[in-house]
Amino acid sequence: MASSGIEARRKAALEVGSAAYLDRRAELIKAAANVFRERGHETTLRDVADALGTERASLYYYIGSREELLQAIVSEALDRDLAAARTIKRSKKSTPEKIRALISSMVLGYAEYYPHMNVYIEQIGRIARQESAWATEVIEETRKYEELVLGILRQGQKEGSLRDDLPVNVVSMALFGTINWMYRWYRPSYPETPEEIARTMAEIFLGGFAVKP
Amino acid sequence: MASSGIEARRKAALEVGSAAYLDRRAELIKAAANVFRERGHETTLRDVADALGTERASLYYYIGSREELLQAIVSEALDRDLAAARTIKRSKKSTPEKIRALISSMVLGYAEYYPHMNVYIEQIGRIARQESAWATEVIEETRKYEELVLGILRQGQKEGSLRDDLPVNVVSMALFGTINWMYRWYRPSYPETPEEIARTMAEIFLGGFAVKP
DNA sequence: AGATCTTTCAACACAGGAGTTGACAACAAA
DNA sequence: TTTGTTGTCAACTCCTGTGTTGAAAGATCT
Repeated sequence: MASSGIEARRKAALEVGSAAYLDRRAELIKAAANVFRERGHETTLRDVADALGTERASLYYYIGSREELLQAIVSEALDRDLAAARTIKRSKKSTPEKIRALISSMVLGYAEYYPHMNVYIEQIGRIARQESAWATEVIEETRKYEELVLGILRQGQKEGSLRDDLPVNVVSMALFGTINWMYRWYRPSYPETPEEIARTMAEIFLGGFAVKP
Repeated sequence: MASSGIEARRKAALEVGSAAYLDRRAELIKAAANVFRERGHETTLRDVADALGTERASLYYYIGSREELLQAIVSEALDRDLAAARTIKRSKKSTPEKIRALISSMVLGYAEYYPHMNVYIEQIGRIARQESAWATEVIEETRKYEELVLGILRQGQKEGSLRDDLPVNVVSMALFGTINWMYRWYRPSYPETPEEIARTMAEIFLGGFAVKP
């Protein structure tokens, strides 16, 4: 076999899937997530290589393209998020409790999956403009997620545990905004713990910030 | 004078400031704002020129660089936003009423300054990574804005009109998130009016979404 | 009409980033 | 020791986007 043809060699290595190879690959993705989080979409593969202390060309032994790298990061974040939400939907809690659990799950997931989640939120707008099969699927999944939350809110209105004098589509956007905006300010070093952040958001969303008369 | 040296000629035209020139320049910025809103940071000057039905090189008669164009868009949005907030702070309303007014002002400003605001929010993260004098100032202004809101919230806690069992820094981020997230979903064609959106957000933030016992 | 200013544009130079090639060192296996 | 495999890298090619040049049409004034 030729010594080069890096693409073929990458695919072969991925096929075989030795632990060492996969570990290194995962390490690369994680490092890349951090760099992307820091530098945003202007990040170059040179930045990523530098962060890993390696050469730009070496990256191609593990990933096919810059875009593929971004996809790996985003997919990890999305999968995790969706799985958590589905579990909650199926649970037997009351609607307000479901919302509380949902907020908790999203905020904690955010903190745990910190750089990935950040990149996901920051990239999703750009992804929506693409038309690759992958992009279409990510958008579809995101839409499903929103639909799921909307379903919970409607259910609450129907059964009378949530106010029905407010348009549910706007309310759901307000909820997503509260949480997703974290990508702008949350850092692992933030003074409040993720638990405290989740509690605060749930309290406001469900009970409001004004003192009750 | 040489027929070229477009930079000098641009500066001269800007200096003289004929209405026709400034109008055309403003038109360019507005069109650019729309394109940037649509295509995000990947927008090329070619896209902008196409939207205007002109040639890429012609743009340089009105703006010095792509970055300068972006700055013009962002500055317009920021100036307007800050002015509105200051007026409210000085007003004589009660704290909860101030918050209601603030939310209203932000949401309505958002709708009115639609593409500019969108670009501002989308670019601010990138701007924060730059170190030009201009970038530093924008970040500083943004910080002041946040400080202003924080001040209102603290005042409310002190006087007892707002709950003081929640960390005010997280609360303020939740509030900003609710509103700023609009850049992801608000379009002029959105079914609910800006007034209705503002009312909904204020109701939730102040009173909560759960039905009172 | 002739001179002059305003606005546009085709063509170019330049820079930087993505992805590829072909080899090479290190280590393992035979 | 020879052979093969794994991971790395210097040196390309190719492409795309920015900003500049020099000139040429249109508009305006005299």
